[in-house]
Amino acid sequence: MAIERYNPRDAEPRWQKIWQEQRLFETANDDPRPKYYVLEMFPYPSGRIHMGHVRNYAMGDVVARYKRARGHNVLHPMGWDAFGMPAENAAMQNKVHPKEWTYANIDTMRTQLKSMGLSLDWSREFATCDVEYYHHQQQLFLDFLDNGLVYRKQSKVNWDPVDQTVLANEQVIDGRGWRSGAPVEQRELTQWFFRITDFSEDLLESLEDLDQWPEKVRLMQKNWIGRSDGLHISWEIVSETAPAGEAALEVYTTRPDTIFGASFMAIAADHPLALNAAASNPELAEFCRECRRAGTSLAALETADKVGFDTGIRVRHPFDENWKLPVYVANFVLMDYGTGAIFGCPSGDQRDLDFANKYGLPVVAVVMPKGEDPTSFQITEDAYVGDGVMINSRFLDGSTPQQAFDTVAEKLADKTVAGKQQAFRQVNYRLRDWGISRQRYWGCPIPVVHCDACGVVPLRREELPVSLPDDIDFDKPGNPLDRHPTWRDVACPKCGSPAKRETDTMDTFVDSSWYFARFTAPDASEPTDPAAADAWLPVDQYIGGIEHAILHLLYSRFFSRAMKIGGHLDVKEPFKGLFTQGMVVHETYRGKGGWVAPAEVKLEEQDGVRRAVHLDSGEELTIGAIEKMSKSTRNVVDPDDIIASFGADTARFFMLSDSPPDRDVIWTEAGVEGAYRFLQRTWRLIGDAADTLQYVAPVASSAGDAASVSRAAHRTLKAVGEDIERLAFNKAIARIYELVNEISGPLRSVADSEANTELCAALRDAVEILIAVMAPMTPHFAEECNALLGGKSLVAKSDWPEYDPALVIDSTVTLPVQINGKKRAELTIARDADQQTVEYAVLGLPAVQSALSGKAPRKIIVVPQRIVNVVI
RNA sequence: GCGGGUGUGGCGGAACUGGUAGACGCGCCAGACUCAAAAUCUGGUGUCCUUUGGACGUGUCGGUUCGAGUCCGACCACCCGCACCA
Repeated sequence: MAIERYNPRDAEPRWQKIWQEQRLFETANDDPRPKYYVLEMFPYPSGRIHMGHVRNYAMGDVVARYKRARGHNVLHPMGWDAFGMPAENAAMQNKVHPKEWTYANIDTMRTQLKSMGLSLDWSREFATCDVEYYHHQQQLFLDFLDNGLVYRKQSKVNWDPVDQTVLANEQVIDGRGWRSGAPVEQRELTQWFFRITDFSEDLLESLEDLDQWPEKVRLMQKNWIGRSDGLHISWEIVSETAPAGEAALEVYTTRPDTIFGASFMAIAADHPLALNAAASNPELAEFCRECRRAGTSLAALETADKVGFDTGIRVRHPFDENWKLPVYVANFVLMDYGTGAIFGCPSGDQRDLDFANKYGLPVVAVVMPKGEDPTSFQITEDAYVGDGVMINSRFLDGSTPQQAFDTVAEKLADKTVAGKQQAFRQVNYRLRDWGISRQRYWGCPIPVVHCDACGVVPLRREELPVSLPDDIDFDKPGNPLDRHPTWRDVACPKCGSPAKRETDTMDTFVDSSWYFARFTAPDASEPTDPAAADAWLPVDQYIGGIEHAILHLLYSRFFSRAMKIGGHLDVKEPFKGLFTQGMVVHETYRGKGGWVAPAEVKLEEQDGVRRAVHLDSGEELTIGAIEKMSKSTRNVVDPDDIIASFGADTARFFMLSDSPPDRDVIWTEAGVEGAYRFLQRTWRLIGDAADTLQYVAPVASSAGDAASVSRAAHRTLKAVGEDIERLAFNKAIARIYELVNEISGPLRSVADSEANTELCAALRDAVEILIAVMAPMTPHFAEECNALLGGKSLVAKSDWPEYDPALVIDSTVTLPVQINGKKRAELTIARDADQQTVEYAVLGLPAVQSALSGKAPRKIIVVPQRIVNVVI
C-alpha cells in the first residue's frame, strides 16, 4: 500500500494542539520526580526569531524532552529580555511607544517559537518589562542597598555619545560602545554601582568547581577577574619639591624581586601627586591634559608611544639611603589599577625598557637565565621576563625570583616610612564594580528619591513598584524621564518636602541576572519563593551563545551570591552546566547592486564549479565568504519560511546534524533538503512497517537477520542516549541514520516474502526504538509515526526505552591483524577468546604464514577485542 | 604582546583511555524505474601505481612506541578572547 508523503504542515500544528491541550509541558513544583532544569538564554524581542534562536532552542528542547522521557520533572521555561535600547530607537524612528513595540514583538515571536514545537512551560512566561517582574527587581535593589552591596559614587564613566548613555567597562569594546560602535568619551557622573568586587575572590575560586562549564569560558572569566599577587611598597619622598603632606609614594608591584633594577617611578596623569605638582608647573599640567585626552581617544593606544614627564620629585630606594629615583608622569600608567603608580624596572619589563631607553635611564639586569655568565649578561633591546637567578641585587644575588620576592616582602615589612609599615602583601583584581545607571527610559527604574534635605532616600518596600510612566515623548534626545515632571517630582518619603525621583534606570544586564530564579516561582509575591528556588536551582543545563561568556554569566553569578545574602535563594552558582553553542552562518552573495539574499539566489554547479545567479535578473553573482547571518550582508534565512516549506522538525533536525553544537553550523539549502528527504524516507519505512508488522507477536529468541536488527536497534538506543547526555547531537543523528540504513533492507525483505515472525518481531522493536530516539529532535514526526504504527499514547509522554545489555555486545569480534604495524588480514573470533587461542588462530592465517615464510615471529601483541600485531 | 582553540577526502564532520583513519551526511559518478523529467531505489566514491595486489595519506619537521589523527619537542597557518593591569 503506497503511503502519502509526510506532511508537516498538517501534522505539526495538530500535535502542538494536542500537547497543549494535555498541558504536557507544564511543570509542577511539588512533583516528586527528580528535578531537571534546562534553560536556554531568553531572547531579546527584537521582532522576529532568527536561525540562531532555532538552533539554541532546538538543542535545549532535545535535552528537555530526553530528560522528561528519562523520568525527570523537567523545568523548561521561556521569557523575554525585554528592556533595552532598540525599543527606544524604534520609538524615535517610527513614533511607536517602546511598550507597544516590545509587546507586539513578543506576540510575534511567541507564535514563531510555538510553531517550532518546543516543549516549553508557557504558563511561567514573563517579560522583564512586566511591572510584576521589575517590581521585584526594585526590591532586590533595596535589599542589596540594605546589605551594603549598592553604592553611589561620582566616577569617570564611559559615555556613549550616540546612545547618550553610560556604558559599563564590559560594554566598551576597543574603545567603542558595544551597541552603537561610537568612540566612547569619558565623563564625570554620579552613578549607582553594585559591589561585585566584594566577591572577586569567591567568583574566581568557584570557577574551579564549575566542571560542567567550557574551559574556555572559565578561563575568560578568570582573566577578566584578573587576580594578581604582589606587594604594596611605600617609597619615601625626599626631594624638596615634594608636595606638602605627602611623605611617601605608594606603589603596587608583582615583581618586588626586581627592586634593585628600579631606575624610575611612574605615576598616572590623574595621580594626586601629579595633580599637585601640575598646579605649579604649567608644562606638566599641559602634559597631563594631553595624557588624559589621548587616554580617552580610544584604540590609538596601541600605537601610542610611551611618553613621560619628569615631575622633579625624587624618592628614596627602600634598601639604599643614598639612592634616589626620579618620579615621572607617564601616559601608560592607569589610575584605577593598583595605586596608580609603579616603579620601573627596565630590564624586567619591555614597556619600562622602552621608556628607559627613550629617557636615558639606567638599565640594570637583575634576573638572568640560568647558565648565562653574570659578568657579561646585559639587557639592551629586549627585557627578560623569565625565571632564572638574581644578579646585581646585593643580598638577593643567587636566589630565585620567587625567593627574592619573599625576602623583599619580609625585610620591608619590618621597615617603616612615615610611621607606617613600608610594605605589605596585597592582592589586586582587574575586576571593577558594576556601574548600573543608564540614562534611558526603557529600563527598570531605580527606586530612590533625591531630596535636598535628606539626600538620597530609598523608597520603602510598600511604595514599590515604581512604574514607568506611559505618557512620554521621544522628540528630544536624552532621557524622557528627566522631562516628565508629574512622574519625576514627588514628595520625599522621609521628610515630605519636594524631591525628585532618580531618573536613571538599571542596566538591562540586571534584568537577565536573576530571571532564571524567577522562573522557579513566577507568581511569588517576593522576588523568589526561596523553597522553590532552592528546589530547582542551580540550572542543570544552560545553553546560549559564547558572547555572554563574561558579562551575563559573571553578573548572574554575582546576583545569586547577593540574593543569597538577602535570603532569596541558597545557591552560590546559578548554572551547574553551561553549553555555548556556535553561530549559524551562511554563504554571502553579491551583485552589482550590493548584497543579495539567499532566497533570491539560484545555485548551479557545472564541472565542479559553483555559480550563483540572481533569480529575477539572471545576473551572475559573486559567491562571498561564509559569515554570521546578518542584515548587513543579507545572508539571512527566515525560520518562518523554512518551517512553512519543510516543517519545524526538518529545521530542528538539520540544525542538530552535521556540525558539532559548539561550532558554527553552515546553513545550506542542500542540507535542509537532505534532512527533509531523510524524514520522508523514514516515513515510508514506518509506513512499510505499519503494513507488514502489525499483527506480530513478540518472540523470545532470534537469530540471523533478526538478531542483527535487534543488535543494531539496541546499540543505537544506547548510543543516542549517551550522545544526548553529552550534547553530541550530531553524533546522535549519525546513529539514527545508521539504524534506518540497517533496518530498511530487512524490512523490505519481510514485505516481499513470507513473513518471518522472528524478524518481524525484531523489526517491530527496532522501529519503535527508532521513533523513540528521534522524538527529542523531531517530536511531531515521532508522534505521527507512532500513530501510523497504531500507537495509542503520546510519544511525548512515553518513557525512554531501556536497551538490552545482552544485545549491545556481539559474541564474536573481528580483529584487524597487523604484521609489523600494517594491517594484513582480519580474524573473526569469539569475543572472550584467550590470548593463546587468538595467537594460534592468527598464526594459521595465510597472510601471516606467507609473511613468516617458516620463521617464528619475534613477538605477537594481542590487545583483547581490539587488535593483533605480529612483529617479525 | 599575553592567553586559549583549531588544522582529517570536493564539503560538514566521525574515530571513547594510543589499536582497522575517513562513521554518518552533503556533493559527485554509474545503473534501475520512466516516453521524459522529478521523486525513489541500487552500487561506487581519499590519492597514486598497470593489475591480483601494493605504496602513500590526518598542517610541516623530528621523536617515543610493536603500533601515533591521538603522546612529546620545534615550527607554520587560521580563528577567538584580553589588551599599557605594574
